[in-house]
Amino acid sequence: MSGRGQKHAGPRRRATSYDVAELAGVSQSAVSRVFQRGASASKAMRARVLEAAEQLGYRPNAIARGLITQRSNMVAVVIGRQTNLFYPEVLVQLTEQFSQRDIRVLLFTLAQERDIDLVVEQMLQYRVDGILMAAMLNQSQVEVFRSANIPLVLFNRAFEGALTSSVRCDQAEGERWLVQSLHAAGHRRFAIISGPEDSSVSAERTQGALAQLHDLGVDEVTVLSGDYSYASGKAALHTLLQNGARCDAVIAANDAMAIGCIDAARGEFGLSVPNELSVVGFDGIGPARFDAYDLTTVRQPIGRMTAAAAEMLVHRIEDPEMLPEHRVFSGEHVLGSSARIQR
Amino acid sequence: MSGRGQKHAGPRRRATSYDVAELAGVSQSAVSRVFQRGASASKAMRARVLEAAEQLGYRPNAIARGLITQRSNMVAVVIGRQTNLFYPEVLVQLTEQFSQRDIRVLLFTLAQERDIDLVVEQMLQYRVDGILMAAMLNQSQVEVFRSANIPLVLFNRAFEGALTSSVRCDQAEGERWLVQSLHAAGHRRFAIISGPEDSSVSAERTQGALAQLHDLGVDEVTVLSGDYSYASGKAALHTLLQNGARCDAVIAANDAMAIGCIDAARGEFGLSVPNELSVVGFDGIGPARFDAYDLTTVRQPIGRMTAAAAEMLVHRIEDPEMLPEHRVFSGEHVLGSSARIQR
DNA sequence: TCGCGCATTGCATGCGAAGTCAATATTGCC
DNA sequence: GGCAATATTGACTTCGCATGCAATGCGCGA
Repeated sequence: MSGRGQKHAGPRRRATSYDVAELAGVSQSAVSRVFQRGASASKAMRARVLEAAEQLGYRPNAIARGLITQRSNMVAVVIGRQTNLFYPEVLVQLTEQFSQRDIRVLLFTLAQERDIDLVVEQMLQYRVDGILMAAMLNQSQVEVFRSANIPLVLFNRAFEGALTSSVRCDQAEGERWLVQSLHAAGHRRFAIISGPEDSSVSAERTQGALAQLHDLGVDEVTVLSGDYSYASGKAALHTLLQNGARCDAVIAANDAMAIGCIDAARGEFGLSVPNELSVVGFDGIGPARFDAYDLTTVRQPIGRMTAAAAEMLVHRIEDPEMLPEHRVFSGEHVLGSSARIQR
Repeated sequence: MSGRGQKHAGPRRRATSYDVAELAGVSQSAVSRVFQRGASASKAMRARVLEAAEQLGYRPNAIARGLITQRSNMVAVVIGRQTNLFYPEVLVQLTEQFSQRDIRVLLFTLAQERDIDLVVEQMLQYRVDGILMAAMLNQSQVEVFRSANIPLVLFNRAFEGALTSSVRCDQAEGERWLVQSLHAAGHRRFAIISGPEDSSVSAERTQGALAQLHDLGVDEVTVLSGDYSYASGKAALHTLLQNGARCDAVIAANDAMAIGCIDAARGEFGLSVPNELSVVGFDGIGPARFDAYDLTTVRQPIGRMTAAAAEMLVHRIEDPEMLPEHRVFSGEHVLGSSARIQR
């Protein structure tokens, strides 16, 4: 008969602090205090309230709490849609980091680059306490957060203005090491396979590699571009060698493309890696360690990076006065057998 | 002087609907209505309000809205910490699915199996509108959600009671196809490498393979267990062949382990895959298509699965009366060259 | 021109918890 | 035992928005 039919048992309405207060014969304030950290409540009271709460299946309403405290205890984590096995792992680790600090993660992914404005809007509407951004952001968007006083930490991208905090891996340093090692081992004819045009990480890596090559006196370098995917790595190598270019070392902007290069070199051109061609990548993703590739690469220390990012964001949430800070981590040098480099 | 020092410019307090109302010379209700879907407001009013809102940088407070409407417009997505490249992709796609439906995702990961209770507590406190669970759940936890009237959709795990909706890939069917194909191609000595004990997916796959083998008259099968990781696949094959067991087909519970098997077979034992040993996996992850492996596997149709999951959850949120529903998808049969199977 | 119906708009209230302040209970101390 | 100091407790307000209801304005037919 009831209009709002209720098939299963169970209360229609969730218990509130008033319900608990009534059952326990105390005031709502008392219930509230029992469910807070530093509030004062006698043992007797606490016991009565907890029992009543248990009986009613009461849980504090985090939404209501957020309204009054002006703290949602949620942070937004934004990741771009990368054809990259790297970010998923970052995401999981970040979530664990925040979870340990009793903070919830509101996840946003960007299917399209232009979705960023919609996402910004949502983050503002949900009053997240802070934002961890692992995607492109432009100056005006940064400004929106600044004027809304929402702490922002950038992951693997720095901003000229240095107005915001960031955590990143030193892409250039890693590339310099790779180039230096290859050069020392006698490689002279280099090719670089960059990532997507709009990837700042790819730009830093490519720049780093070119700079080091230049320092070593190598200025004739073929640069091809891919999109971070395995397939694009294969395609790039195909293009490279098809043109009859001579090349003894390929520097891919990430591991996935490096792996694609190796497969193309072996499969399409019958080249022996690393004897006839050395291939290096960047990131240190799982498949880089597969025996078939055993990639020489630079592993981003994501454990430390995610921990640092979470810590910085939490600090800035707790102390809005804190000045922006930049933390740069060196990548771990992984010497695999995909490149002819003496140890 | 001010205690709450404010280094940067910008209003301390975010603009509220009252602020906008005042500036626009209308009532707060009017502002509220302008920012809703089906509310009535004249063009003139709408224009004035929107202009005032723009000027103040006003955004509706989703927290406050959630409090009054009893709808947070957030769903929880829970994933277990799998040594598995499969879930991250699922996560990203689910997020996009919900995002398209104007629903936010609150992400929870389980570092430890026992964290589930903490996570359940958080989901309840945040009043999520629904839950998408891609992790283990026991009967009592399901009961908590049911009694709180929170729609729940299980991802790749079904529940005996069938009290809740689920979306899954037909693991057994996929395994049956793999086994059938291998058998038809002449394989007779099978080994199975299962996943973690507590993985229901692994159990279904292993059961499915064993059942089909039994139907084909093959009852002597070696079963080893791994943990879904590449390393454990290698280790399992090592154990298998070290014991001098003869085997011509390995069925791994997922792709990562299958890849490990291939590397171990080739690297440690100098076997040719597939000529001397066939290896098959399950999932259809990216690396399965790397040329070095070209895995024969069953690809879970995650695009369709995530779309179905999001759709089902949204339906159940909008119509709590809806009965639980189960959607089972067949995996896509991927015939690679890691197994000696005629097309 | 009058009156009715519909589209707008404002007023007042409520969502659920936290925190202020004052009242009360408890404790310690001489 | 008496009093000040401290610890508990409750009444009431507040957070920002949505919504029921009443009031207003409008257009149009008779």
